[in-house]
Amino acid sequence: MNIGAAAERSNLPAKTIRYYEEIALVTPTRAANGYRDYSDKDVHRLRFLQRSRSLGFTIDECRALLSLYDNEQRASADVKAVALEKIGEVERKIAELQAMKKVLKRLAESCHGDARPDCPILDDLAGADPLA
Amino acid sequence: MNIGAAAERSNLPAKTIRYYEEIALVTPTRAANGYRDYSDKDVHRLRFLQRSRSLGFTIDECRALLSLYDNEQRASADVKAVALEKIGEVERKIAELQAMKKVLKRLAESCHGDARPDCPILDDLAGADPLA
DNA sequence: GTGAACCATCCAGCTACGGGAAGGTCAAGC
DNA sequence: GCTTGACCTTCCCGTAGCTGGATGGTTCAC
Repeated sequence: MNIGAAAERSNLPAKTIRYYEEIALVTPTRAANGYRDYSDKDVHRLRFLQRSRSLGFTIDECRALLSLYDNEQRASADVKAVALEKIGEVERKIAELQAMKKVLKRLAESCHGDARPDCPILDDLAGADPLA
Repeated sequence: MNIGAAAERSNLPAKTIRYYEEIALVTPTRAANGYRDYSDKDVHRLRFLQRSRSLGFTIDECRALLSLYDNEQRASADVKAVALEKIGEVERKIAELQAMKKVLKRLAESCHGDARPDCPILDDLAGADPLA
């Protein structure tokens, strides 16, 4: 099948699929006219990538996961370790964002938000001493 | 003061400070020897940038905030609007990460994680139909 | 046969810097 | 006066993961 159909079935833009080929993640055959020809297996890999990426795995991690997927001798513990590591990363990122949100909310609440120029938000941004 | 001292006082790497000059955020004068010479006001702007960036504002948003900071006719409502919009973004990002985390946890918990190859995590990644 | 919809390659750009090379400057110590 | 080391300068490349656009070939329906 052509790239357009593969895009539709994997829910990935054609541009992205070509990029994945460039970095050797999915390598379809070529038809006589030069068009990429995707097998069902290729589409499977594309879906795998779409799903993994949407769960926050980097391209390199997706590569590792695909390699585990291809390896019938894999230990499920190896896959689980990758997932657990990612959970940790996601949790750290959430914590970081929550800290930011907390400060932003405090600042926003302290600002009367009218036509006057005085603003505690700007005061904070300008005045915070990073070494304090 | 030289860039090293400015870096220390703003808690920003010298590389970043040069970059900020390149994109016209902070433009120090030059000493006779060609070295950048930062005034206290420059350092103030650098700190402002450091703080804003750490709260999640993009460079363009920082530029807008600095412009409000410079404008004595500003309305604090404009600053507050920027902050509220950012809070919304941060909240959306947190929600997205929490959704990812939820799925990852479910997958990790479903995987026995031993030496055997069968793995519900890979099954999910491979089998999820993005159009379903 | 012709126009739209598809496909191809290649090049450039995005964010927000960081690394590293090649070389100029300055202050301390001998 | 000379060296040494810590600074400073510019310049160019690389990162992640694509996306947009230019230019041109292919296919299919009408």
